[in-house]
Amino acid sequence: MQNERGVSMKNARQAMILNLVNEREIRTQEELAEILREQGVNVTQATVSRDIKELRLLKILSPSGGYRYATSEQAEHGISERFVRLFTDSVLSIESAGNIVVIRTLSGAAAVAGEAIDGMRWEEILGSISGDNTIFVVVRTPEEATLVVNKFKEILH
Amino acid sequence: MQNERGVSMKNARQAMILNLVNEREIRTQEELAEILREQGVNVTQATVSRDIKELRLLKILSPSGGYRYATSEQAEHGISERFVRLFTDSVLSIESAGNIVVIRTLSGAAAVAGEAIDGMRWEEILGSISGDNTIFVVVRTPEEATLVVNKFKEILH
DNA sequence: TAAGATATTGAAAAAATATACAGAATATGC
DNA sequence: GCATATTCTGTATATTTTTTCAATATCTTA
Repeated sequence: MQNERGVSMKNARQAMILNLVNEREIRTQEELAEILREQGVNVTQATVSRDIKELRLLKILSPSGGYRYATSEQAEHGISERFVRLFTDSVLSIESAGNIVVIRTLSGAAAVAGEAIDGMRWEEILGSISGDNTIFVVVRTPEEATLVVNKFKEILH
Repeated sequence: MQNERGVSMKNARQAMILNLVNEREIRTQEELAEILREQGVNVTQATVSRDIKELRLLKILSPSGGYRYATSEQAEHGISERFVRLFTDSVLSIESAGNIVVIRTLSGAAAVAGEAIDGMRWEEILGSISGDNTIFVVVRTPEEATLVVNKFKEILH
């Protein structure tokens, strides 16, 4: 099925979907399908599911607490936020001693925060170990330790 | 429910989940719940759903074509890949003339590629318009146009 | 153009995920 | 400690998403 200019329905529809996801808060595939139908694109939820897969759209947690669809670019914005939230929520202090950065967290929160640190894959960080409320982050030199402390503190503002 | 060290079940479990999602290809919440149960953490899919929400894990398309869960850090890796794939798949040529970059694509692919370009939010780019198989990208100066052409070409290798 | 191959789609079903509710566990204030 | 408030969780269910299957539609190539 094509229109007179040789633009396939599928491509046009997927472009519309990208637009919609950018402009509005799309919560479900059915909602998206309905909007498309309102705009004259007759489509079912099943097709929308396939489009979302092809476009690699993501279902992310919106600030309002519910799920919504987003492009990976939109999601990227939120990525750093996760760290910030995690850190501001759980980290109590950050200091360095020698080539070790010591991070103290709320009881029980170290493991999750440590995972997040590992996930960041900062070049300076050789590795980290998390206990219950303490994380040791090993870097190469005391200078790097100071640097990393500052980087962490910047995240916390 | 707490263990003797005051580490809540929830935190420990969520740390395990982050680990698992990093280490293995977790395709469904039920699969994740089963692995946790194997490891002695008695948990249902419902709780895993809540954990995934709190941890802001994402369900992404894995290279193998199926869905899997991932941390946003893992997903980030894939983000640039989306552009590369999109571009290499659809872009035929990139040239500049004056302060306009002209990108030619396969028929019907311009709209989606144009969306992606808009999504990148490069500083140099004032705006873009997509037709069926052509995208005009407007930048400030001819010099910037050359620069942007090169940036695009780098993406394509 | 016609035959065969490929791609796209909807309907229905299956699978997966999110949540309402109620009870249990934990924390808090006295 | 006791009473109350809050958090956490499982069960059951509602909702949402994915996929199977069959029917078109589109593309390719002779």
